[in-house]
Amino acid sequence: MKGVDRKSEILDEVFENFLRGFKIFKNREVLRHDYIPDYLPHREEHIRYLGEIVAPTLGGFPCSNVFIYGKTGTGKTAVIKYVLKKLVAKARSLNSPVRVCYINCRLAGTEYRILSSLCNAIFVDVPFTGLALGEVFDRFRGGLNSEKIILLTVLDEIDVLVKERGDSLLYELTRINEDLSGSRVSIIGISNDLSFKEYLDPRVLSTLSEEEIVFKPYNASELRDILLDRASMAFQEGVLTEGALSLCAALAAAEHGDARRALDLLRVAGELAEREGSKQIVEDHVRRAKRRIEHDRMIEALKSLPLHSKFVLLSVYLLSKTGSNKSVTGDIYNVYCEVCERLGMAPLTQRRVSGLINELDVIGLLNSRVVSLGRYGRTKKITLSVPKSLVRRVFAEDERFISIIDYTPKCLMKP
DNA sequence: CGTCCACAGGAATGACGGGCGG
DNA sequence: CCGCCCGTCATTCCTGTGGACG
Repeated sequence: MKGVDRKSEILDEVFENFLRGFKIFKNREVLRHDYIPDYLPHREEHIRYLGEIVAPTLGGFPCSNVFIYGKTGTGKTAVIKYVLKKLVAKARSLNSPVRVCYINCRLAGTEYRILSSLCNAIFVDVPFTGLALGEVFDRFRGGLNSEKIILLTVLDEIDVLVKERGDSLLYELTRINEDLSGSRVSIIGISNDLSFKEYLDPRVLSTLSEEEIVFKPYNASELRDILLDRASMAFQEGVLTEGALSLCAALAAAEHGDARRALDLLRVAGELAEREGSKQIVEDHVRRAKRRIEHDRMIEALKSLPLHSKFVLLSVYLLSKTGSNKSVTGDIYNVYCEVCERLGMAPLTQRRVSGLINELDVIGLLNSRVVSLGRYGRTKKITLSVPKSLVRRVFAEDERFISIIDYTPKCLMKP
């Protein structure tokens, strides 16, 4: 009973602290990545250029097709959505026949869903599933021919679509204008991957990339401006310290100039500060936010691993725990086989486990490098690149592994 | 200086499951 | 709804190799 009392006291304290405590946030929403601000620092050029490209649609003319490239967090999606928002508002007031359709190809997933989104944009109903692709396409074309429409199609993460499904849909879309009387379709493609052009049919490529825009990563001072702008909306006056702001910008600039990362850092730092009742966000909050984000990412990566990859990682953990410094492929495979046996699973072959080790290396959960021990062969030295305690915690949470988490591998018993 | 260990890692092939066209 | 095809994961078989040992 005493324990219960103490627990409720703890919670009382937490709640009281929160209610009485100082509020860091004014509006947390503006730090989410799906928020589109009214002002995009250091993207004025791109906005202007895109605006000039799409402007003819307001007069009922088609516009050039555009390709936009840039790494994640360089503002591509934000700029496009911003321009579309303004365009739609303007078109409505002018009563011009512009329709826009923004589609994220990775989220849509299949050609069918992309096409059905296009149909919805011109108010053509199609069932969720069941129709042949060609049928949907015909209805789409029919809808376009029934009245005059200038359809501006934005295909975000278009590289994913092409890599997974090929460029046939793009091919059809680029040629659809030939079969239309009054209506026109223009396409804006957005890609994270510059090399993705190689996957495209040259005819599609030349039609699509009438205009090209490259979004460069933000540098630290540009990130600083972005953060400053958002922070003024997100936080109460005077909450964010100069040092914390600069550190956020510097950390994100070091990591490919990703504005999304920078905003995440700022948001988590703010949450940490608020939670502990601090009146300001200081550099230490940012550092802890960085650790926190990385920590969460690692746990997520660990949890989502396929079963046998978990076994392999667990084997490396068990070996490292014994203190013996001999984490080479052969030993790991032996321990792995023991683990499998104790859990009643059939082990994979050494060849496959070797492949899994490489995959874990690529993800960054393991470190591996080939070494030659001369007479004693050529192998791979493998170490954990995440803290042991973290591995232990994640595995201890999974009931399948509790019986094995403190196991001492047999093959190490011998001297 | 050649040998030979203990694997690395490529290629071919098989098992399985899921989506697609008819 | 069914067969077909394709991608993924895994196995089998294989050739390649840096350097301590004798």
